[in-house]
This record gives sequence, C-alpha cells and structure tokens, in this order.
Amino acid sequence: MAVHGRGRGGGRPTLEEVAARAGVGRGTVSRVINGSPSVSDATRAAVEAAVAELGYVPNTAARALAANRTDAIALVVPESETRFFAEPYFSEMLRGVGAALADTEMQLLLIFAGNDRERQRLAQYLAAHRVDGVLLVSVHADDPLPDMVAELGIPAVISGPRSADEPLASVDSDNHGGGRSATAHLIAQGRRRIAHITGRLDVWGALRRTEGYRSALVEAGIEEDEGLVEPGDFSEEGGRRAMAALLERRPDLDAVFAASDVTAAGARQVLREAGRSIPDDVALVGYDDSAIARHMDPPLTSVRQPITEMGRVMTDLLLEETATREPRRRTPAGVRRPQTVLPTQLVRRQSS
Amino acid sequence: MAVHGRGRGGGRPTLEEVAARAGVGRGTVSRVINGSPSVSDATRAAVEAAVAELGYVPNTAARALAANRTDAIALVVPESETRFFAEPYFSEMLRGVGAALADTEMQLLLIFAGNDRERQRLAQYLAAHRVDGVLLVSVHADDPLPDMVAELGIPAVISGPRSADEPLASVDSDNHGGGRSATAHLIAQGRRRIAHITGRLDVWGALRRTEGYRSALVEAGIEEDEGLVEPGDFSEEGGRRAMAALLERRPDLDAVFAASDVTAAGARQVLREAGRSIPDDVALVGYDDSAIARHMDPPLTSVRQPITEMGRVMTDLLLEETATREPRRRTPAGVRRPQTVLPTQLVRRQSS
DNA sequence: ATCACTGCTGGGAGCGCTCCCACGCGCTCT
DNA sequence: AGAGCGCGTGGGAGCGCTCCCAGCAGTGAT
Repeated sequence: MAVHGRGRGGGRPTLEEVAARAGVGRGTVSRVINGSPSVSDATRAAVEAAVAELGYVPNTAARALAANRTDAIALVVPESETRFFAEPYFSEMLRGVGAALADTEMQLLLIFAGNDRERQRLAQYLAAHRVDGVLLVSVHADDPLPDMVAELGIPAVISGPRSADEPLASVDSDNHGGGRSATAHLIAQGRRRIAHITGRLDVWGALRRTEGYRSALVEAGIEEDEGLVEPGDFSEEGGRRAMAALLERRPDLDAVFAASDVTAAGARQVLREAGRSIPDDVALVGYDDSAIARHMDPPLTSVRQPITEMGRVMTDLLLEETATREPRRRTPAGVRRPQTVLPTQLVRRQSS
Repeated sequence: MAVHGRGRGGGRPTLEEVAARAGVGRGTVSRVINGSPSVSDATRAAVEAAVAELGYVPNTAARALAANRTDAIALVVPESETRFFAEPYFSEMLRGVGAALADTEMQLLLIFAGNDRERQRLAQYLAAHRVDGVLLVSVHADDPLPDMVAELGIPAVISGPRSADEPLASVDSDNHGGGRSATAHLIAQGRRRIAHITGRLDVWGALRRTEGYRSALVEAGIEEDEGLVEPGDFSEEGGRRAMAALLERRPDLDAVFAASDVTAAGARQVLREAGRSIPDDVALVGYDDSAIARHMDPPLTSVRQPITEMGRVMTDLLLEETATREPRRRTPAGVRRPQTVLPTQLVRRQSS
C-alpha cells in the first residue's frame, strides 16, 4: 500500500503518471485497469508493474463523471432506522446483498426513507443519479417509491411484487407454496377443521399465502369453510382479535395457520386463555420462522423464507440489469421485468 | 420534481444550461448553488427560478472531481454485520450520526470491516479518498485501522480513545465518572464491602471505570481492598467466574459493581446459586443500561452511556474537521485532536 | 505488389463542475 | 477630473477519467 507523493504535493498518482512510467499511452492504462482483452500480455504486465509501484488507485469521481456511472447501488429501506434494526428481516437481507456484492467493485449504500424528509432526500438523491441501481425492500402496496424509480429510468429490483403484474423486476419467496405446505402439513397431521388468520390482504404476499391455504384444502378434498378464515394484519393484537372471533364462531377448530409468527403469538395467548392446549387440542403454524417462533412455548412450527438468498438474487438481478442497460434510458412501456420466486421451507416444531 | 429532457437526449440539465436560462454566467450559478454570499439578490432569484424550472440537480461526480471532495463520510464498523445488528450500541450510534447529518448535504456510508477481506477493501476505499472523513467506532486497542486512517491523512473521529494520549480526535463517555457514581451510589446505600468485576483492562474505557470505582472508595474514606477486585472480560462467563472467585475470597461482600450488564448477569447467576438474595444480601450494579438490565430479575441498576449523543457529537466534530482541513494533508505530528467526554447517568432499578 | 483486414496502440475530446483571474461598474477620496 | 477601491460578474483552465477514432504494423488474399 505504498502511496508515493508526486507532482502537485501529495496528490495521488493519476492515469497519466502510470502511463508515463509504463511507457505507454493513457488509453492503454485505462484498458488494463478495466480489464479490456485487447491489450498484449507484455504491455499489460508493464502497466500492472507501474500501477503497483506507484500505488495507483483510480479516482472514482473522475470515472463516474466520464463514464456516467457510479459503481454504487442503493438498498432503500422505507422504514425508520429503529425498525430496520428491530427486524431480522433486514439484517438477513443485507447479508445476502453483501454476499452478492463481495467480489464486485460495487459499493452498497444503505438509505432509509422512513419519513417524508428522508423520502424527499432520497428523491433528490435518485434524481441526481448517484446510484446505478436500486434495491427496494418491503414496500407497501400504495408506496409511490417504485413508480418514481421507474420514472427516473433507474434499474430497480423489488422484493415482493406489489401485485400479480408488477412492472419492476422482483424477487419473492413462494408465498403460495408456503401457505400450501403449512396447511398440507396440518392436514397430514390429521387435522380437518383448519382455521386461517390472514395477513394484511392489501399485501400481495399475504394474499398468496391465503390462496395457498385454500389450494391445500382443495387438494385434500376438504370443503372450504369461510367461517374458518379471519382477516388479521400481521400484528399480535390482530392475532388475538382474530383468534377470539374464530373460537367464538367455530369452537371445534383443531388447527390454526397464521400468516405470521407474531400473529401466531397473539393467537396462542387467546387459545391458552380458552384452555386449549397446543398442539393437543389445537395445532398452530406460523410464518417467517422468526426468533419468536423458536422461543415460543411450545416452539412454533413455521414457514421459513430464504431471505438471505432473496437478497443475493435481487442483487445479481440488479447487477445484470445495470450492466446491460448501459445507456440510461427508460424501460420501454409494456416490457415486463423478470419475476423470480424462491422456495420456502416448513420448519417443524412442537406446536403442530 | 420536473425533469425535462434537453440537449443530448434525456440528459439532466447542467450548470451551463441553467446559466443560459437565467441569463448569467456559469460561475454565478455555481455561486448560487453553493450559497456564496457575493451574489446580488436579483441575480440569485433569477438563478433559483431557472434551477426550479429545469429541475436542476448538481452532478456529484463532477463536483467531487473539480473540488476534490466527496461530501460523504463513512461509519466504519470493525465487526461483522451480524454483530452490528445484534448490538443496540450500533443502532443508537447510527441514529445519532443520522441526526447530525440530517440537515447536511453529507452522505453516510456504512462500511463493515469484520474480516480481512473487508478490511482490505476498506483500505482500497480509503486510499482512493472516496470519503471526506471517517467515524471509527468500537475499535480494539491493537487495531491498525486508526493508524492507517491517520497515515492517509483522512480526518477521523474515534469513539472511545485507545489510551490516555489518543492522537485522533475522540468522543467518549465519562467512564471514570460512571464507575465512580455507580460505586458512590452503593456506598450511599450503606454498603461498605463493595466488590468490582472489571472489564478487559486492555480497553481504556474499562480501565477508567475501575479507576472511577477506586476514586469513589477513596472519597468515602473506605479502605481499598484488592481482594474485592477481580478481573472480568465483559462476558457473561467472565462474570460467573469472577463472582465465584470473589465469593470464595470475600464471602462477606455486600455489593458488586460489574463493568458491564452482561458481566452482571453472569454474576447474578452465581450469587443466586450461592443463595444470596439481590438486593438484600448483595446489591448489584451493571454498566451500559442495555436491554438485559431492564429485563433482569430483579431489574438491574446500571450506568447509561449517551451513545446516540456520542454519535451526534462525533459527527459534528468530523464535519468541522473536514471543513477546516480543506487542502488534504496530514495532521502535523504532535498536534493532539480534541478529546470530548460526555456525561454518563446512573439508572436506578431494584438490584441496589 | 496491392489491397483489405485484424490486433494493439496513442491521444484528442469531452464529462459537469469548481476555482480563480480579470473585467466593468459605481463609488469615494483626493 | 483622475485614481483607487470593492462588489458582482463572466468565462478560461483544469480535475482524472472514458470513449472513440485514427494510425501503425503485420498478415493473408488477390
């Protein structure tokens, strides 16, 4: 890491200086730095030697200016920093993104857009094209963020499409399959009166989980009973409320599939208060395989999403996109971006 | 957020275009953008109007190249991402940094340097001067990172000096005062045989806590008893081991001041196993005021560090530094950077 | 021997900004 | 009336790269 001072006191060496040292032209050095194949081996070696001797490091600002790219992507989190840290979801996602970026020159920017002020700033940021691409995680259905990004013509990948015809590239876990396997598992345990507490149904993924639940019932030839389905909202309180309603309406239910672990935790409280034992009287399955699931009493069977893997795939997709869509322009209207779906996995524990 | 296309298809407007629109020169627009005072009000208004009309956003890359600054600082975390998320310390710190940056144009980069590979990358990053300054948090005493940063002549602020004569600017909480007030509190409760489990004594802050403990004893005229001091290492296991040793050596001790909440948790286990009740037989005080302290049984009295505030102050200090140290050069040898110390606060709970 | 044609190479022309020098104007002070 | 000053201003000269075109050899076909 030798950094020799030269020329204008203390400045780092420039391409020009490396070129002079190696006895070649500026263009050639640039080609070597950027790994162009059309450089002879001898020349390449000479340049590499000069680079090493001078401790040359490319000036990113100059490169960004000349090439009109930044070599950076942003992970946009439409939440407060507090929630970001509270949710293991983000942590896992970040790990996946980091892994995908590990052997790249790409720089990751973490941008919170929890309040209006931050969103305003983000808008400025994107307008200035300070990143080559954007990773959008856990966006709400009515969020204008994705459309803004699309409008600006910035490559983007979203985690969890907002609807069946999401125009942006997306990576999702198989919510339908998850709901289906959770329900099928309960059926395989001999349960027949399986209740379901949904998530917020304006969230596409939650809707899919519920559809998966229905599919499993249909496949097993069990008649659907609308009385066994109660809307929730992912929250603990919602779980309690829904469970109470279900118990009142169908006291003979023998299993519950909740759309999130937190919801399941709420349901468990009500079940316990009602004197139902888990899993003997009522089997319980959650979703997310969060820390709550592991620490619940009894430990909760839950559907695990490959969040880290999602982060990795999202990043790969985005990198590909930024690489191909070189001259920055808007995606032609009507062109659907790839929708990737990753498998979920049922983690069996004592609650079922 | 009107972004009108112009000139070379779709490119954003440039300074030049804004200047033409406002009927002024490039220089004048630049001055307005950068808030230079030497622009007449009329001209300023005209330029601002043009900026608004065109939806002009400065090109950061060009600015960085021309001005040789990046308007970005890095928060360097010498830990894995996993630990980063696990520790509320970082979350609070980040909040403080964010707050200080909120009404700045500065961009925050979060850089993990948990393993060799990441550190290598960081070195490249810093060598390329891609940030104007660096915030260094929770660096270990033998970490080469701070010296590398200093060597490169990059302004830096460190959280927690590594020794009494830390050459870098630093912001710390008052570890001495914290240890002193925790001990004084125990004395005020009528305790006289107060034991102390230290932190890792190669960590300057831990050392200061222990010195604070001693000061309090001296001030109260209580004779120091080396048998009451046992080295720990911030860990739970260390707390258990130390507590066992203390109990064996001084079975009549009536209070324990542990250098961290985690250590206190370890100590509590041993005390309980030994049949000592808290706080009746033995009063216990921890350090950090972490979640553990609140959830312990009984809730643990602990010393709170103003971590968010530390983040804020560190950032302010760094911004000041980057602003003044305009032409990038090394800090002259021998020039000590400011050492700021923020007060701690004793949070009383049922354990004492 | 002439003419492509291919494989490497050098260097001009910018990218959009900041910095700074020089200029013009309206004053005040001789 | 002329010199001197300061304020506001315009625009040249880069910052360190990438892109691209032209040029130069060497090769095989005509």
